[in-house]
Amino acid sequence: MGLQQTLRALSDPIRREILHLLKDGRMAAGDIVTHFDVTGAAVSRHLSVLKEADLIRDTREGKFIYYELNASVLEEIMLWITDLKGEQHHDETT
Amino acid sequence: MGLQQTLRALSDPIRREILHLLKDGRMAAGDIVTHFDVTGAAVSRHLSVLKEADLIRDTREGKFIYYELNASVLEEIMLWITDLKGEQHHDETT
DNA sequence: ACTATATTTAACAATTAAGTTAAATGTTAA
DNA sequence: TTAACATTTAACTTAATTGTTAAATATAGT
Repeated sequence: MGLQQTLRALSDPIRREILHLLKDGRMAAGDIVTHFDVTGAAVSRHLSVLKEADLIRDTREGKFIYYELNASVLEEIMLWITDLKGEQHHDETT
Repeated sequence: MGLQQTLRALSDPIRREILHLLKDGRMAAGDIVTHFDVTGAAVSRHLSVLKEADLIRDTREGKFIYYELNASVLEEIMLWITDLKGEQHHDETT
């Protein structure tokens, strides 16, 4: 896990869109699939990438598997970015 | 350009490390190369990906080409993330 | 046990990405 | 103009990613 996996996961537009869909609540895999032009198998693999990056969590309920967002992982990216933007005052004549 | 290119560019560890190197000032391509275990050609391609994503800018000065960070593009990612984290209060009993 | 539904996993093809070496380009200085 | 240096671009190889279809797994209902 870590930043690497998170950024890789976010670098695909379908996966970002999936996260967007989960923004205001959980959703069953089948429902997610209907929002895209690719097969269920393709979406399923996207979901597994997101899950490995810990960006989503899944819960089985009967026939359905519900996915929900875990946005906390994104904090790491925020930190990385703010760190990068932090020391931009070059020529800091101490 | 846009979020897609930015995230793709960030999804490689060498490219992130390059940005990190440029954090406190510009650096010539050759200097950047010495920090990595890959060939100059490979680094050069990484630099061009970062440049296409507008994450860095280059200036030629004589024999050297200096690269500098352009962190402003990262704002878009910050916005995307905060948007995603924004509406997480599901069950908003209107 | 059989069937239908929901979802994932496997096997494969096509595309993209990342590395290498070698050639090309641009600049400086003799 | 030739040589040396800094860097990129081209050609190619290998590995990773993304998509497809078909098979597998899990659950529920009959």
